[in-house]
Amino acid sequence: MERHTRQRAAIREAIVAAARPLLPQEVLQAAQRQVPGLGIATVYRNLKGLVEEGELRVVHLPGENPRFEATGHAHHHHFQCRQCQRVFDVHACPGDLSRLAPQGFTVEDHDLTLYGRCQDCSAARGVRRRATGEPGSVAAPRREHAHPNRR
Amino acid sequence: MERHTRQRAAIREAIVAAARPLLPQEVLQAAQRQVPGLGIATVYRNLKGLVEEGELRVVHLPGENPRFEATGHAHHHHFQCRQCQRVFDVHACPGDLSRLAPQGFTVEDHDLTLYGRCQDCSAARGVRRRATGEPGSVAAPRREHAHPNRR
DNA sequence: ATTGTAATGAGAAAGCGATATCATATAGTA
DNA sequence: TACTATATGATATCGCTTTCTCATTACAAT
Repeated sequence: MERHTRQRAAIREAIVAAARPLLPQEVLQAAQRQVPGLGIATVYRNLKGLVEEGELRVVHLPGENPRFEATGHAHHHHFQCRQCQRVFDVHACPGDLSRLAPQGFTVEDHDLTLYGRCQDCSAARGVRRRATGEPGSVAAPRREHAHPNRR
Repeated sequence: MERHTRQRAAIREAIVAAARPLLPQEVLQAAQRQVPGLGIATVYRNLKGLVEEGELRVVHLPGENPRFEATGHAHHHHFQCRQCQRVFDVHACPGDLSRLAPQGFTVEDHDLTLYGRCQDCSAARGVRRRATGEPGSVAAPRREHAHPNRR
């Protein structure tokens, strides 16, 4: 990871522009608007590199594959829309939760995920996909079967 | 799932006795204390069946494979020990979190995971495994590589 | 413009959890 | 106790995400 390539720039910019955590597939589709021939292997390679360099961070949500978001944002949480499956940032936090843990347990951190309808899906009735070319408009494939990756 | 078998009973009882969400592998090891020859396929078959019958519920934690816990407990959250990787119940909840979501978003539910040291690991220094035969004493294998399923 | 080399793209392969297969064992009933 | 269908156990296989392989491309320094 030493050279500046169009692919690498497109991948980084796609995530920064989205301002929300993206799946590798979402990154691919978004970055392909800049570099049509972009391959999935390159996406994975660069995601890995950008995480190691500290530019990106991995976001794990329950039952979901890893997503990637730009670093530099303060402590925050996430919201997943149950209709379009997209994940959004929640720039708020319930605060200190150490009191919730049982006696003798030491709380160091916490993850919070909210579920419901995003703004777009609250407005529209039924299944809907945004007509814009916005990267986030692609709904993540839903895991119908118990199959992993589930993981 | 119509017959009562030793295997099925051992699987169900292992989870009920643990009183915390178990991975299929943890279920296998715990239930094998009752039925030594128990196979992993039988564990998966019965976990699936018990979930469908409503006896068990699937618990997803960020970046983790599905765990299984007995139903019948009220709304609660989970604590994962960063040392032994075990997951415990947290019978508390920060309450209504809908105010945290952005404008226009509808919050229907939430997941909260606390991270830190469990009671056992807070007391002991360094990596430690409990000497008892208690099923939970087996630390879940940590995902060293970025490989999937993960889950 | 030339050149050395890191990065890319396409497809194969890995890794791993979960499921399918099938011969055997056994619960439940007659 | 005998019978029959369901459940089990061992193992092969699947499904999916991620990584590897390698010929080709294209940065970037000269």
